[in-house]
Amino acid sequence: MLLRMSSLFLRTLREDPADAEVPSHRLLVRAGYVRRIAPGVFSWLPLGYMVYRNVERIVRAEMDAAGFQEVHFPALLPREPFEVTNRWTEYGDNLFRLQDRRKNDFLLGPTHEEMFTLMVKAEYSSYKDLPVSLYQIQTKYRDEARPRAGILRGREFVMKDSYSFDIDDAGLQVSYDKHRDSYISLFGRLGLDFVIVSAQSGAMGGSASEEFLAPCDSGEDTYVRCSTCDYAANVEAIITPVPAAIPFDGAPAAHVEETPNTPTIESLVAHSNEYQPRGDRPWAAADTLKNVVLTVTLPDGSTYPLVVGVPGDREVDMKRLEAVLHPGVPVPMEEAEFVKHPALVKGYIGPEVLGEESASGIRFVVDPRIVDGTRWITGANLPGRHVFELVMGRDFTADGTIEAAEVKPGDLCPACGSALAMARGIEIGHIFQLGRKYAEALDLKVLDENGKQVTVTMGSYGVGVSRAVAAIAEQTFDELGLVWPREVAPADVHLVATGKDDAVYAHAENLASELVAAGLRVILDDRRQASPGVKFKDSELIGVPTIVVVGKGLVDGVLEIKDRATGERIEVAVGEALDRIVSVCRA
RNA sequence: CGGGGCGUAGCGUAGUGGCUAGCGCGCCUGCUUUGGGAGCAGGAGAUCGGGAGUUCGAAUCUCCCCGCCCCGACCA
Repeated sequence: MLLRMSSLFLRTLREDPADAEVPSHRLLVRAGYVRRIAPGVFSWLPLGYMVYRNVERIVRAEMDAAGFQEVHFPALLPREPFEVTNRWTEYGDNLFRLQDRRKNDFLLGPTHEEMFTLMVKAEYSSYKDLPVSLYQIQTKYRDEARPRAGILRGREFVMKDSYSFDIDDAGLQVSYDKHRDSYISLFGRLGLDFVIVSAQSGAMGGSASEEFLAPCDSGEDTYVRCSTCDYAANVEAIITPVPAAIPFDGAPAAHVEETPNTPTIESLVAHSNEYQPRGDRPWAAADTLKNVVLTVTLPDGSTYPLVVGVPGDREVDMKRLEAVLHPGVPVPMEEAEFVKHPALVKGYIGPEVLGEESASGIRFVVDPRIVDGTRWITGANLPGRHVFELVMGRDFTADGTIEAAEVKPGDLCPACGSALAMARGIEIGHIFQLGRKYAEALDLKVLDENGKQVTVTMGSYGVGVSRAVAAIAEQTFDELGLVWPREVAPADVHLVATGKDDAVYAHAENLASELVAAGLRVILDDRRQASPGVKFKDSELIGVPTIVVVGKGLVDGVLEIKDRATGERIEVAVGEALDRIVSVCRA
């Protein structure tokens, strides 16, 4: 492959585009790889499309190597299958919907569980046909409320999605592990730094789910990683270690105190230290019990009230809460709803009136750290008063625990007890055991060895193909521009000819031909009018891993090989150049 | 959907009521130049996001609409 800069469809920008913030977006636009067409919708220009196709090729190769078979569905899908699984409604505004001329409903596929399930159902009916794993690489559409960060989160994007079909749980586990292994190999080959984190909330129980995250400041997902063991989890899936219960035989009795003007945890702590000091140490926010009142809406439209108790030094993390309550959707309880619960005294809600068995009848769940024997300052259910020394297990109980408190750096690892660190990452892959949800909804059954109908169990495995292009850019760029790993780069060698000497250009042409003959992909900067500075800047911005300069050194019989990533440059004799370049590119 | 910022040539921008809307990059022509985004000269390119209004006069003021970016909400 030989691309000549003199004719390549490319215009690089000297300045950053004003509407791009994250590095991948900024540089992919500046280097002429992509252009925005609409919010969250992009076109790929030649260089960008080469990188994109390289990523796609690697993804496909890894899937094929694992024995998964490629199929291809339309992006344009009829409504019916999504009606059966209720997703026509459940997907909400994020679904791109349209109608044909006869007013039949269609959608642009956001993901294809239904279609894969139906495809297998249409062809297979015996346990002997299983297991099987199918995949496709397809454009997906999601009408995101707010597309952002360029290619990283678009409304149109390319995803590789695989689905495994097994007769039983053991088979599903095997299929899951195979996908997991192939993803490890795949992301390694893409040159991505990645971590595998637990993605399923403990409270949800059930099936395994893990995300592949590319650590990066621009990432949207927050995860924790243990400082000593290999535990890692999405913040939504962290399991809080439960401390041991504390004996409360000798604990002082609870007592209600006047606490005027203490609307915030901070003011309550200050007031307590002034008027109700404890002997051993000052009160802290973590000694207070904050009870947050919510309304949860279920998919059928019904609602129920819920109170979540968390230590006062933590907020309720709505994302974690939603993950736990899914498909229920929690929102802070509105004033109008609040007044319907006379037992609740705003600002002074305490656990004694909470719980399904209590005066209010409102379900009350607490953070797992709130174990028997812990002592709290909390609302006394009277205006202007709090109760002190309220002991869990003695003075109050909860209906259960909930993983909803915000996670902080330094929280303890559930696996080994060390401190957790927090970081951000881009979700580049997600694998999980779907189970029988779609197989049941769409009635995918096969006959087992006893001639009995059994519902198939499925796994679902996604890779953001277009997103991976941006994720790689995010992890590898520097102040000069893009820096591609060789296998995804648009070329192996960016050969720059400088000066006005015809001999230089003739030599560069020759060398380019030889490199191509040796199997390398070459970009040749053969522009006669552009100054050396322009050519160097462009080569650095474009980010091909090896830059070769044929220029003023030629009269002395040397040319220059630069490593884009390290900036290291070496001069080599013309006679050795071909071999040296080839070996650098094959290293 | 809430908060904030912004819409002037392909890109980046100046211009807060007054002459023909200015500059840089990019683009075209000519000459010069060629190891770090060259120089000189000439040139093309703008319904100033759209509409309505105020005014002798609107890119500039008012109202409505549209769009974009960022934060949040949302996002198996």
